[in-house]
Amino acid sequence: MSKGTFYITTPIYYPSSKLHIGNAYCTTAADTVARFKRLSGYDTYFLTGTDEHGQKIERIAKEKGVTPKAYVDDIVAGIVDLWKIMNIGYDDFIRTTDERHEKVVQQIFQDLYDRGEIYKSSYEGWYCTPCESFWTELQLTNGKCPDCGRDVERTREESYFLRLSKYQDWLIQYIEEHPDFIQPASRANEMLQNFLRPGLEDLAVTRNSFTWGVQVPFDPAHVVYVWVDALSNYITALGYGSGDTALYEKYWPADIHLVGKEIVRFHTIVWPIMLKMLDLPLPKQIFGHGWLTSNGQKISKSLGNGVDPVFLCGRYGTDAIRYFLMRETPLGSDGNYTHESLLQRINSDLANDLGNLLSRTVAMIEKYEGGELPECGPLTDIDREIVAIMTALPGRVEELMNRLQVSSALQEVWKLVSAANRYIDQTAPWVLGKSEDTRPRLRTVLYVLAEVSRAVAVHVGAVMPSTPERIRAQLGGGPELYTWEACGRFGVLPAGTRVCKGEALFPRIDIAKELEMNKPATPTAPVQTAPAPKAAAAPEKTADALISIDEFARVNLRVALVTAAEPVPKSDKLLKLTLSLGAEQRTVVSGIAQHYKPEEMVGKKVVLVANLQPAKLRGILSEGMILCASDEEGRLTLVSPQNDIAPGAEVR
RNA sequence: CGCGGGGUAGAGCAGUCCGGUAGCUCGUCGGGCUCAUAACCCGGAGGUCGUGUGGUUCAAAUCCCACCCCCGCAACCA
Repeated sequence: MSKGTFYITTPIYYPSSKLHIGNAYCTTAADTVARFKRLSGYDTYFLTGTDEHGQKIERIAKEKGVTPKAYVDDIVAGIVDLWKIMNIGYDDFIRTTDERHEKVVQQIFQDLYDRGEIYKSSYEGWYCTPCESFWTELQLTNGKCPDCGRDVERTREESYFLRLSKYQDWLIQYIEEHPDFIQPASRANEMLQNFLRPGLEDLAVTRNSFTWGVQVPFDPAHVVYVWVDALSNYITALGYGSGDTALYEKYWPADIHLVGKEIVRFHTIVWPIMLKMLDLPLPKQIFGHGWLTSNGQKISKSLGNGVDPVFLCGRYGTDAIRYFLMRETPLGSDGNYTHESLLQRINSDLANDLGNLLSRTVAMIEKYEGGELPECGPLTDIDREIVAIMTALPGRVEELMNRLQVSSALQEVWKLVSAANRYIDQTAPWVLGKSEDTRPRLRTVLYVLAEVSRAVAVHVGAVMPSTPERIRAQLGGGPELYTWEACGRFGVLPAGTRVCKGEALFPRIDIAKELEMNKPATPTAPVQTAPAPKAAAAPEKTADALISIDEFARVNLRVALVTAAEPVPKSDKLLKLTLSLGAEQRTVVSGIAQHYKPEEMVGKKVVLVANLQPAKLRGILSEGMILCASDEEGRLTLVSPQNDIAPGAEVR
């Protein structure tokens, strides 16, 4: 007897490199909600996948000398493995390179074109021939290509456009009339203020500067813009536009698209308008979750501060990691990840409160009742109090979970855990066990504790999928006693049930030791995508692996004299430095403007990474990097030679 | 005046919409207990709620005004 259907999605991830804990966070949240809905009686469908097209993938694959498909196949295999490790129970995994997807994207595109919602036009702009890139006036820096700094040519590029502007007023009204459509509500304001009210521009939805994408059916020189391609996954995965639309009929519109706050914009503007154009129903809710940050910075691939979820799950257990992710921060806001807070959380909530509760409950039933669950006698006030908390719990938790307040829901469950620990103290079973007169009372207390433990087991299952089963292994009773329906009822476990003390559910961690041990080995996810010598580029990071002397030798470090320094216009972090290496001159852009004034830089000798791949920063080509040390507060200090030495000298 | 988020106990946060005893977790200090994973339970200390001894009010963390500071994004980590 199903309460109805429930369809939830994660974003589809861009497989440009390995995923990190931030991606795992989002997927874990979606999985938790999906598991909860399934548990509480909904016919649930949970979709995740990968977004595999685009210029960036094409380029990386080319650099590696493999086809784009071969490249993404490899990464995707890793993602699928990660989800297995994290116990993500998705119903389908869609890849935008699946034939089922590509075919339907073409249909959708054709359909939009036939309806007159896509039109061909061109826009004028600037083309950089070496980069094969097209730039708008605004994107140019000092009139040059922002990528390489070279001259650009005025050109017209033809493209197909989606008539977003036509639906702007409709969308504003829709959002205003449906306050739940965008959650948290502050995100709705953001969209209205930043994008909708100022006015939407039609969106260029094709590209012809690269080929790794879905071909436009009626104009093969173009590929479909990656967002139009990606967003469609939510319906193509259900078989929309295919021979079999059963899933689509059943589950669309989605109940929740769970997305990171950085892509709320595409999901709340482009996607609804696309659907409106196609006369399809809109998803009921877009929920923009916050980011997991590490020392205040977003955890991301490019920062190299990613924390490897595979390592964490292996070391502390998948359920513990999932618990931390869901408990530490409300879904809508940013959460700070530190190794210490993770261990703290595991110890206090899982080991001390929950694990220990089960341990003492089971131990006492073994000690006083020979491991057989006793009969429950008449309840006293104190019993009724805790039983009342237990029976009220499912309702409270369901209400919070329906609003995606996973963290609050867990807090609610932990109120019962705490109440149980307090209950043990107040009833003092070890005293009751001393005299025959108080034996019946002891039995009732033990029975109440077993029932409470059973209820807790069921309630943590959505967040920690393997924990209910582990509790049941100790507490006893058949799985049918651990259902959602049974967990709010008292008196379900039959007297005589065998309990069996086992391993500690969540062993306590020696935090000081653990932090010490993992200091040098903290697995900042090994990012092997960047060709640049990363290890030397990040002196503030403790090396995660030893490198050979040969690898070090690849980094060419030189002493350089700062001959000129000026602030970069319209920038508050960057200085443009002119360096002398003796014979050679270099321009380097450095993000030190908040720590050094231009005039104090001139005449300083610094250490330059001389063979770093050049890159442009605010339009200026930076040919290397100077070394700085930074402390925890982010204060920088230049690394300089102690004694006078000629510019150009090699550093080793 | 570009947009947004934030400033509440040593740390991390809730409370602000709808004014009425300032709360939670961790830490810390003291006590209790011995069923339990040195876990559990009780109590204490610790806060001018960013500033203006600004406005409204019997009453302001909460509403209004002005200002200061921090963090994101835009457009800046090489």
